[in-house]
Parts: sequence; structure tokens; C-alpha cells
Amino acid sequence: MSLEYAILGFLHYHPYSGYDLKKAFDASIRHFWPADQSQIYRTLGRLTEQGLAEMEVVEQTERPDRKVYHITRAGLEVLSHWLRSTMPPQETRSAALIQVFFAGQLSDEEILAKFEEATQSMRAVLEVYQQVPQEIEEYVTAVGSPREEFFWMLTLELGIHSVQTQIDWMESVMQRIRNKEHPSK
Amino acid sequence: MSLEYAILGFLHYHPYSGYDLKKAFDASIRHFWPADQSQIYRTLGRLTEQGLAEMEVVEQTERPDRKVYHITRAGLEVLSHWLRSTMPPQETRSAALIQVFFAGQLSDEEILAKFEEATQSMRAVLEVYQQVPQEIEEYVTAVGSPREEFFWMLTLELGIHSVQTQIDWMESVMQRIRNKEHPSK
DNA sequence: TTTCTATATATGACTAGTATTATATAATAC
DNA sequence: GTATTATATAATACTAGTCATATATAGAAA
Repeated sequence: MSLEYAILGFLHYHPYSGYDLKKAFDASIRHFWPADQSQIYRTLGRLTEQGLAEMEVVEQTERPDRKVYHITRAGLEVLSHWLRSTMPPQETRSAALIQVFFAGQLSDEEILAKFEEATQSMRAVLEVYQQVPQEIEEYVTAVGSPREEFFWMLTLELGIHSVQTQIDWMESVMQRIRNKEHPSK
Repeated sequence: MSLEYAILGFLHYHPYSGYDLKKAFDASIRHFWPADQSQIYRTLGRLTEQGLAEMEVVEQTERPDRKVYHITRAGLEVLSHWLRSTMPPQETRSAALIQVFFAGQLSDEEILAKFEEATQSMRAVLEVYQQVPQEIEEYVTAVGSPREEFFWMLTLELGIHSVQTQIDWMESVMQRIRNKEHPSK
């Protein structure tokens, strides 16, 4: 389960609470692995059961107590082993492409409007991606490793290229439809 | 649920059994929506319950009887409505990028080997994609609509571009690491 | 004064998708 | 003669992830 490894990866940098982890995830890996709050807490529980992480209660007077987790030696080994294992194959699911696959029964005008709308939301995604470096900066200074930062930014780079590829493809499709270079039936 | 619409889309072309659908999915939309056999049968059951499809038993002497499903008027409406609705946002999950995100703790040699291996498996995916037109041809002749075929091929086109984008990115990363253009710590 | 936001953790109910196994028949390959 | 492949359907068990909601406190904004 990938979320386990992502959590171990962060705990390798620094001990965090579930709340901290949710914020770290949202600022850094959300663009390729969104994580639900409730799932983070449940996974932390499982990691603790498995002896890969350990929990320490940090009492606070003005806020609810924090449960801060740190990685164990066993956890470090599991993380290291996974990082050295073969890269998992990419997930391919795209509900949008199901719509495209069956789009032949729509009119050209409907298809163009659909692609136009989708192109615009892809551009909005690009803009969100461009803000990741700012959001991640807090962790850049905390971790203080330019090497780590280099790999963090590589994931963003692929995200941007991928979205751009989709935009280019959609524009090419729209152009072909506008130029009537496709079969009408 | 996307699989429901994908099944309705195929039933719109022609009545199919669960077994037929599994083959059709594997030949055509597998590259962006793989479908499990057991899930296809369960979804067919649900579509029938909802009145979106109807089942007919076709007796066979030498093989187990076939349960052939056809789309109902209600099913056509649901499909048409969904096809005209906004394109669902793309799924972003990539376990591979979690590995890249935390790759800083590996040696350059380990990272290069990892990327080399991943590039090769991406190239293998490209080759599989190049065989989709042959696998899909049976359905091209059966459906007999060049317009439908055009949109089918568009989904493949994006698949190929996306994989190529990943390969290009991985090669660029490898080059930067080989040229020591990245921080060593 | 109420509402919103932030801090902090947790459970219950649900959905989609995967993996395994079962049943049954017939042809083909080794 | 045995194993595999193809045709055909289906149940069971499981995992990962989502959604909604609950509890508790405090500061800031409206």
C-alpha cells in the first residue's frame, strides 16, 4: 500500500502527527497522491501495530494533545527496501477517456464545447501546479537538503509535462474537428 | 461509476454477454480503463436491477448458456446524459512518483538503474499500445462507423503521447544525473 | 454574539476495484 | 492420458480510498 510508504518517507525526515502529515501531503505530493485525513490516521495506526512507527503523546494546554509518530529501525528498513524495489506501473484509469471513446454519438458542436471546457480546467490545474513550489517551501527549509528538493521538483516537472501533453492533444483534436478532418458518420 | 457507463456505451453498439464485454474491454479500453471480469458481471446485474439493461438467455448445446444483455430506453437516456456532462477530472495517482519523491536517499547509481528499468517497461507499454488497432479491428468492422473509430483511436493517441512524455522526462532526468547537474546532498 | 477558521484525533458507513475460487463443457496440445 | 485453452457465469473475501460526522478548544472575524 503506497500511502504507508509515503508516510514512512515523511517520518524519515522528521517526526509528525497525523495532522502535520495531512498538511505535508497537501503541500507536496497531492498532485500525484492525494490523501484523505481519515486514511492517514488509520494508516498511522496500522504502521504502529506493525512496529514500523512509534507514537508519543505530546501534551498541550491550549490545544488537544498531539500524537507524534516517529519511524522505527524496522520502518527504515521497510522504506529503504521499497525505495530500492522496481517502480510500480502507472495507474491508467481515465473516466474522461471513456467519454471520448463514446463521443461519436455527440454532435461536433457538443464535442468542441466539451473539449473547450476540459482544456480550460486543465489550464487551471497547471496554475495550481505552479503554486506547489511556494507551498512546499516550508518543508524545503525544514529538511534543508537541496538533493531532496531536486527530486521533489522532478515529480512536479512530470505533472506539468503530463498536463501540457493533455492540453496539446485536446487542442489538436479540436483543430481536426473544426477543419472537418474527421468522419461525420 | 464509470464502468456502468462504459458497459452502456458498448451495449449501445450491440447486445453483449458478460463474457463478450470482457473481451471487448480488453481489446479496446483496457489502456485507460481495465475491467475485472467479476466486476463486469456484478455491474451487469446492477444495470438490470436499475432497468438500464435487460437480459435474455440464449441457450447453447455445446457451451454453457449465454446471458445476453441489451440496453433499454432508460439506459440510452442515462448514457446520453452522462456523455453530455462535464468530463470527469483525471486520476492522478502514481505510486512510482512516491518513489521518485523520496529517491534522494538512494545513490545516483541506484537511481539511474531504477529509471533505466522504468524506461524500458514504458517502452514495452508503447509496443502494447501499438497493437491496440489490430485488437480493436474486429469491433471496427462490426460497428462499421468510421466516426466511432476516429474517437476510439483518439484515446489511443493520448495514451501514446502520455507514455512518450514519461519516457522523455525519464531520459531527461537520467541525463541530468549523469552530467551531475543535481545536488549531491 | 455568532460564525468561521485552525488545531487535533477518530469512527462508521460506503464504494470501487482486485484476487481467488468455483462450476461446467469441449477442443486442442503435449 | 494429462494439461491447457476457450467458452460462460458467479460468489466470497479482501483492500484502498471516500464521505460524513463526532468531539474538543481557542482565537479572529463578521
